[in-house]
Amino acid sequence: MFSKNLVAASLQPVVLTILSRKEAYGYEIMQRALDLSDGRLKWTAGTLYPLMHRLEGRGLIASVWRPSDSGPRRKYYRLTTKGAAVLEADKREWLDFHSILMNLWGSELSVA
Amino acid sequence: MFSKNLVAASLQPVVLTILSRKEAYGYEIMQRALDLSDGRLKWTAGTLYPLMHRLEGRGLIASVWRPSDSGPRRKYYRLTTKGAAVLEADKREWLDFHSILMNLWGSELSVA
DNA sequence: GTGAGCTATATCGTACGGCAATATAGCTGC
DNA sequence: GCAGCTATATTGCCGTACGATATAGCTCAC
Repeated sequence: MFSKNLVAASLQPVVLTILSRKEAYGYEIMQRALDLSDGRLKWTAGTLYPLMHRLEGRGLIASVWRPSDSGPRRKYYRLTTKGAAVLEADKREWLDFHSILMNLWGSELSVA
Repeated sequence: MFSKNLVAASLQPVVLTILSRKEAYGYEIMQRALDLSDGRLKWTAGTLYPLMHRLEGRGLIASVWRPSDSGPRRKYYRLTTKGAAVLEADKREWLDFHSILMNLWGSELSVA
């Protein structure tokens, strides 16, 4: 599992990226993250749902309720135009930061 | 400037990396981070000093007071054996996480 | 000699966010 | 009926970045 801080830094970009592919509901997003990361991005409901509410409050995503034919109803989220722009900014920020770290660690990277 | 979450995720590895080169005092570490990042890692005293205390409390760094011939005395920090091990783990964690993100973003990376 | 400005460390208060725990509810299979 | 999965929501605790504030030594200008 990843450290709390790293999780915090990556939650928003990962969720926005998943939604940039196609709309999805909360529980589905958790499973997708789990799949896409070989089981290492294991979020809980107490992490995900408040995050979705914050993202919606900031206008980065929008939601609609839809019934399910095999269980409780689902709240589907889609990426807004603003959300897509923020995702691009997040990517750039991550890559910028990563290049600083790579520059710092340089050839010392003995990590196999 | 980088987001609060990204700063939180990177503070410990960056400080430990700086100290892995040679011992340094708090104020110096702030300046080194600023230099090493082309001015983008701009930490404040309210961020750095509590962090140094936490790292020392966890046994990752150790400190000694030394007088300065040109100003107030300085508290010099050095990396402990435990700190060096944690730094290696942090690096691995960062690289692991980065590879997940790169896999997620794949060829979509239009970020110039 | 005093006051501005840099060096150097420390702490308090606020705001935010991850996450465990808890609650609710629909569906399936035993 | 009850265990277990699906699906969403909220509360409470803890950790932490960071602005604000305090303290103090040094240097240089006036």
